[in-house]
Amino acid sequence: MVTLRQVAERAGVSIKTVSRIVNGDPAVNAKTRDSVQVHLQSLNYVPNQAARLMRGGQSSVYGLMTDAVATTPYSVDIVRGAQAALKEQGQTLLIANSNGDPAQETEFWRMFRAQRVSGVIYASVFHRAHDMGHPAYNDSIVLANCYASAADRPSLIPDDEGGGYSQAEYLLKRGHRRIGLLTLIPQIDATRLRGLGIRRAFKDAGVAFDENLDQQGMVGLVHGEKMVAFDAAVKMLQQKNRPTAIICGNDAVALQVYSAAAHLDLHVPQDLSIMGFDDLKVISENLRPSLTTVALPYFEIGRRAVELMRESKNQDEGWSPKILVPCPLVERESCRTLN
Amino acid sequence: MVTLRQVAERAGVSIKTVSRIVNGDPAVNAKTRDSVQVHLQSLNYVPNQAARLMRGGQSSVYGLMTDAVATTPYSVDIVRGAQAALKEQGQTLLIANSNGDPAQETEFWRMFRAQRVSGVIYASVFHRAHDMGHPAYNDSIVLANCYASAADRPSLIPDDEGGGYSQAEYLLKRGHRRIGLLTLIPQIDATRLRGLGIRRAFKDAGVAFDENLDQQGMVGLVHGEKMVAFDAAVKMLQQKNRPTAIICGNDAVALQVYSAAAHLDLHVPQDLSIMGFDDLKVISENLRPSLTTVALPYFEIGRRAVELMRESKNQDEGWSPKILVPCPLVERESCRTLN
DNA sequence: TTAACAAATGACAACGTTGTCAAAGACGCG
DNA sequence: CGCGTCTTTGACAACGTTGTCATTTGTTAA
Repeated sequence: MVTLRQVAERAGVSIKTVSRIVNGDPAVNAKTRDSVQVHLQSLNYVPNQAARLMRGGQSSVYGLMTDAVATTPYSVDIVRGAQAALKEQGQTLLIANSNGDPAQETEFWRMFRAQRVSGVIYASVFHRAHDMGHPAYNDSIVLANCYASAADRPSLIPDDEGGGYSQAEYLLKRGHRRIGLLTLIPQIDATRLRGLGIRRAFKDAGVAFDENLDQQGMVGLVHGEKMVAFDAAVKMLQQKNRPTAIICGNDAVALQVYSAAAHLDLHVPQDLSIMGFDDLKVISENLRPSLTTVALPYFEIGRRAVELMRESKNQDEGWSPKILVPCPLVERESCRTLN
Repeated sequence: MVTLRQVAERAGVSIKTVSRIVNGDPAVNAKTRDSVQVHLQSLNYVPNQAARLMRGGQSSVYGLMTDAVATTPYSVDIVRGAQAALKEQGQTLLIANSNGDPAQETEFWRMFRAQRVSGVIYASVFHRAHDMGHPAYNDSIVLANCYASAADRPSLIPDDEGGGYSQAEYLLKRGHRRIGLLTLIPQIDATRLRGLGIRRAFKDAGVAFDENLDQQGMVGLVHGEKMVAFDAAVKMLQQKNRPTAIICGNDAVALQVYSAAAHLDLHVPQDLSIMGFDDLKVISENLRPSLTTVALPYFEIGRRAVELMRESKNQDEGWSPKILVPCPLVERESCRTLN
């Protein structure tokens, strides 16, 4: 590896002068600068970040810890968003995956500390409260897609209540009155909040919501979910007074509802309108008819998490907002307007 | 941050003794060790990796550069596999995303060098030749899901030819004779190799392959693909002598074939068997009937990439194998046996 | 011409760690 | 007791960088 010393020797100047040039210090003669630049190029000098960091600087590396996000198709966009924001300043992400194992997490907090990363984003696969205890890491931590139970960390979460409202509002405006729900498991916040939003939309529209049509598309406990949307949908659609539309807890649930419709020879959207959640493009864009759904703003959450992290470094303690990021409805072809 | 010096002062020993204890050097008295351990714990000492690295050691950080892998639902498993292999030794991944932009890549090679990462995995979203030129990085580089045109780097690629063979063989064994193909774009290796494998299976079974049934499920150029599988499938299934099974270029194509079948009131698998490729679980496991498909061994590729990287560090130059990783068939419910 | 000042450059220490080597103490043997 | 050997410990340098401060060189005003 080429060092400042080697460049300095070749150029016949002191180490410090080369250092100045590398760092764009204006206090250096133009002639000197040019002549040294040549050697920097020819030796292909790249500053040693480890040395810089040890000298006391800020690391250009940030951490991303997650229970599964980085490695799950669903929410990679958080990573993408964070990377996009970091790239502008030549910074990068060290990614760690705990799979939700607390022992692993402790390990990774140590690792982040050992690497002296400048800040950490803790991202969850799904929107929930997360108590991270007192991680062995004292720099800024931002929560993405989850929030601190103790409200002592800034966090970014999707506006699930608003998303639920959008789903129901969209269908109600198009004349649907009997609308079925196939929800995620009830233990998670997303389910509760969207349910609230949906009911608020019904209320605003002056339509009564039939609670019998509120069914689970998934069952089981957190991290041990089982998909049952197909069976639930078939059952719901075999009722004499079947719903004209079904709101799904996510796009995978919607996929099963498409399958259920096909099974019963019902056509989408003529016989049944389907609304998803997540906007997982590999599903929503490839289904035919393509899926109208509400997007989880993961990219935006990742991007803003980085901003928040940078800000909270300069901030005094005790200020930890919980920021709602809106979930835009993406209109495609799976919902029809009733006559 | 707690340093060796601080621990040493508290414990009343020299820095070096503490260093020895931290690194498990046996040449230290048991009593001393115990008394110092207490202070290490209470001060929560974590060694500064930057300092260690500067002292000349090996970095515990590896790099993963990709055109899009890390941030695309399709191949995150490469990341998961790599992380699993690294975790055992307390190592981690720095992840960079070039989006295929060469300028970005140059930038990232510099960054990896600046961070002194111990090795880099270059992963591609799809199986292809990749000419990386002469990156400004001299440590070991392993290619995942792509291979060096110049064959001067070790690489790991899926056995697409074998995967194609499995697809066709499975259906032929179950009595299918007219089998349609909806392929990926012809420009990529995967398409060509799987085509070869499929035809080899037909030949081995002594069945003639109808070339008219070889259609594209996607069109367009690399990085600008457009999905046309739905239309192609509808057309193919409206023929009087329609195929009894369709082999798809990936699971998203298969998803569109399900949609096409539903559109034509054909039932899967009674009226039509469908075979996917990739085993993208969010699709393959959630479809009803669930999708029989051939898995891309991305996790395994990621895992072995790390091993290969470690090995190639100790290896002499000029040794750069191209390793084929098998693609196992995952049997589910979408293919029936003909009477 | 000289003093005062600004610009350009360099010497040196420090960051936290570990390898090298030497010193100090403990122990056994003749 | 004196010697060699082994165990345990510590002093010191070095890794590559940058902040601090001093030195050298150049420039301006009196």
